[in-house]
Amino acid sequence: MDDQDVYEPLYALIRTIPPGKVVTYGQAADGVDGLRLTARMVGSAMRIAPGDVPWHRVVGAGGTLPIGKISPEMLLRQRELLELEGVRFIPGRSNIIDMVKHQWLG
DNA sequence: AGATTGACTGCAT
DNA sequence: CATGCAGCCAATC
Repeated sequence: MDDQDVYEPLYALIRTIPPGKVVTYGQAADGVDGLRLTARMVGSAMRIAPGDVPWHRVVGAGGTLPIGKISPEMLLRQRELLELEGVRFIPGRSNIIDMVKHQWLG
């Protein structure tokens, strides 16, 4: 057995998110089975997430990006990656995603 | 081993 | 819309 991170089930869930879709931290935490994760745990897990995890598809509640909580370079990268996948942002709210269209129902 | 922190969320003020 | 507080639990000091 590998000494997998306790977040392995979480990473597995994130990897199942299709392109153009996003989930909120709380949704991801609640969607993981076998762990008692909270939204904060998800965020912390993303920071240490392996390179094969599309962490950019995880956003804050309501489609907000975690501005000010992470390095600005990562924020720009996340927004860029999402745009490349066809995610639409709300005009005038350049950091808010149109969750009505892009929130992954799991 | 105890205290602090943290990619969060929701409600109250 | 800004600010504050409680809840959550692993990681870090």
